[in-house]
Amino acid sequence: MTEQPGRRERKKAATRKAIADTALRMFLERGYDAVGIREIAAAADVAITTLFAHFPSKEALLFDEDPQREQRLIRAVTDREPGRSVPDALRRHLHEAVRELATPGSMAFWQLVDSSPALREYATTMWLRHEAALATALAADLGRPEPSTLCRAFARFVLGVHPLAREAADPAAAVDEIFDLITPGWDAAVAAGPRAHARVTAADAEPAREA
Amino acid sequence: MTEQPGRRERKKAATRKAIADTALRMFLERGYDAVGIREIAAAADVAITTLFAHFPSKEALLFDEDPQREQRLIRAVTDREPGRSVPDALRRHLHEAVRELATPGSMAFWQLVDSSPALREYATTMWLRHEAALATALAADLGRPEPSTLCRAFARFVLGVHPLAREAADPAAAVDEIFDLITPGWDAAVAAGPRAHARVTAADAEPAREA
DNA sequence: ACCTTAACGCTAACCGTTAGTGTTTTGCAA
DNA sequence: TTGCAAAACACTAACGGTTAGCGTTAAGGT
Repeated sequence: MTEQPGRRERKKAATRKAIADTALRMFLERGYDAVGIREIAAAADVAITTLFAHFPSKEALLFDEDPQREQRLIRAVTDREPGRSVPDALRRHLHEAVRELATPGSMAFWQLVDSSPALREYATTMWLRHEAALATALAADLGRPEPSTLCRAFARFVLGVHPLAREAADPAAAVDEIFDLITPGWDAAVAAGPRAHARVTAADAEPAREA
Repeated sequence: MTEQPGRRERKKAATRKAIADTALRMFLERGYDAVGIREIAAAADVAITTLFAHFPSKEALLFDEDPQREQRLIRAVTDREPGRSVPDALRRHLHEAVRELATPGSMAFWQLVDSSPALREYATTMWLRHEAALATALAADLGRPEPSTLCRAFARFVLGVHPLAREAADPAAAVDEIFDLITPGWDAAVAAGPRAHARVTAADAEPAREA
């Protein structure tokens, strides 16, 4: 019970870690685009196919910790302390995530990411993979079996907070700023209940509404 | 003055159009992934290098009309009729854009896009290229020289509306739903003025705020 | 009629990625 | 212990998108 993964899995994990560490070191030394897959495989002393058996793509060599990220994100919603609203729980979660950006290792990492436009875009899009999961959690919290457009949109916007905050001068303030942007609309929609937004809908039928 | 671009540019445009048309036809006939660049070049009777001289990537063969898209987007903000708010102007613009989805040619096109996950992601990310331009326009509308985090976030969210609405059962209703989500926060932030959001900022310092 | 420029083409290669195929190692059970 | 199935690993070869290098042709301006 005290975690005995067996020699096989230990070796597998060791190989995986060796590949990831080698790749990260080479990327930091020479830049992401300047290091090829073949070089990494050679430096880690594995075959290219082995490398791709552990990591589905070159980018995955850098962005590795995904599996638990989604879990923590969803739990930020489901396991929030009673009395706290969903947006506030997510705001807290994002504050924690953004706080890690100040870590020295993290700073070198993100500096590397920012050095390549392709990596930057990957880092931005990466988060959207959890959209479906977060949207489902949001819908479940509202007692609906399937995520509505509202849930999907809110989920996508929340997942866009981290990349946006990272580019800001003051990431923590940016998190608050963005949550202040999307929270009122969410609260209003939730308070109005499902399909109650139709009243406000006729915006494109009549000319101007407000200044 | 009646547009005489010269034979050279006419030929260039013809070549470009021939490539794009050939590519679209082949994609529609056989699917995006089943058609290779070399085949397209051969069918259009040009060299591969010529193809890449006109289009920077394979995806660009499909998503071609970008240059004027950004212009129309920005003008939706700058040239809006007086008395209309920025979110409402953008809401209108998105309604127009989404209305085109019902066009028969458009439906075949988007069905093709949805057939390949890589294309779907490209179509989603594509819009974000206009984020900087839209954010700058938003900032200018507020009388600020540089886009704040608020403008950047709002721009990114607006650019996410189209892909989100496209996936919804009722795209027009989805546009309204999403704009109802982000509009209240924007109005509040604009009403409060720059850097006035700090009052609401201490969310992660104290335990719970509201239900 | 020249001369510059740009479009176009060819070859050859690079890079990420995958299929196919085989070999070794490990875990498990008879 | 032996035997067996699965999984990790490796090797070769290739595919598809993309680019560099270098040459050729046609167009525009003077």
